[in-house]
Amino acid sequence: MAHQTTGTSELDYILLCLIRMHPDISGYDLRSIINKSTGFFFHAHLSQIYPALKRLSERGLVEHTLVKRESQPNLKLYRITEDGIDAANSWLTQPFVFEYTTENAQHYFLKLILMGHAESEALLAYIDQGIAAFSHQRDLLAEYDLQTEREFVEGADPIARSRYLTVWEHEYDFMLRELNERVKWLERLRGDIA
Amino acid sequence: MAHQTTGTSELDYILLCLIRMHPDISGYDLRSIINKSTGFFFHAHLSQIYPALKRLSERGLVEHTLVKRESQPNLKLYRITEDGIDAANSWLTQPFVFEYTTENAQHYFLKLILMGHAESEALLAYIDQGIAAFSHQRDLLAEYDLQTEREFVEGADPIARSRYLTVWEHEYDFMLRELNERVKWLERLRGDIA
DNA sequence: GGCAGCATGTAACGTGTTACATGATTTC
DNA sequence: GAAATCATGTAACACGTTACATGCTGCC
Repeated sequence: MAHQTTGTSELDYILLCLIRMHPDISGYDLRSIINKSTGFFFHAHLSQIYPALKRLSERGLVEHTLVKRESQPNLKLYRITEDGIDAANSWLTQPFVFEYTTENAQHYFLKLILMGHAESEALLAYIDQGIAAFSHQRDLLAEYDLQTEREFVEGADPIARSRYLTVWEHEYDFMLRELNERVKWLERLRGDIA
Repeated sequence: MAHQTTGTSELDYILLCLIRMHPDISGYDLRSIINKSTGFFFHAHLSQIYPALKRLSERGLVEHTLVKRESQPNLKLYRITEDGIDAANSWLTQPFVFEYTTENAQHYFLKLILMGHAESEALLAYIDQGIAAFSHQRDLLAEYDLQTEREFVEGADPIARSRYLTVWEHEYDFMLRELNERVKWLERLRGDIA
């Protein structure tokens, strides 16, 4: 069954959650809110959004009302359907796969900011998963010693070598501290929600 | 001249910098070091690395020696050429374009950890650009009030609405604090290099 | 005997970006 | 009068991921 297609892109679910938050929204306005508000974590082009809305419509997860306007393109205002709510909930409660990269962490926090409509228990479970994963990651990193990196530049000229290591050691400190801050942040957030 | 190709992908320059750090390295080992050491910021598949090395060879920026082995694929050990050093330096000193997304910030820090071979002044200039950009971003964010977000969920049911806002306010605090930490971090790093 | 790692690659596919196409309204 | 914003979309291209292809070595 070579090359099977999943058809479940992340963008589709992000749009679905945003349409749920704010019914009767156009594709154009969805891009604005994405680029403004989730802007730190995520951004999308209109050329991605329009086909995504088409896919969601074909799957029956959203529907739109057409606002006819003269000498301008018609407005399409989208709202979520019952099936869409089920699909959104099932996406939100699907267990998150942690991978220990900053990119993956961004996805975790992006999903977190879309979780307001989920059940309380689902949200708390999601946060608990995050606390477990990020504190584990922090503990692993705390044991790390940059030995691989030191060896990697062993043959390089001493001035360059020392500059590489200075930057890397600083970066290492920052990542460790940031991970620790994120864990504490998740714990505070959990307290404020429960 | 519709659809012009640049041919200057970031991966090519990352590989170029790594080969410069550690001469006589194979494609396979390049992936290992990328996934281990730059792993937080960046990762690459072998199926991207092999074509990238081919491109670099064709442009004369790297060359390889063939280590013949029986009943196993031959090893290709890459090293940087004089032209490669020029290309790497010119990439490293090209002014960084800031965009105020976490993704863009990752690129900034990735380039920073590859800068050990650059001139001292170039490295300090790069750090200064970062300090200016991130503190500006921090100041902009400090003035932000989540008004757009509050309005966006005005129509949603009150329980969901309050959960969205709680998460978003926490996230906002974290981002502001993190930006501030990064600026202080860059200032400390600058002090330790100069 | 199976699975992970070493070592090279190509082909297909999915996702994201830039360019093209159209055209009115508002702001500088 | 030029540029940005509103509003929809398609086409081409660049980049990233998964699958395919091959085959030896070392470990459990």
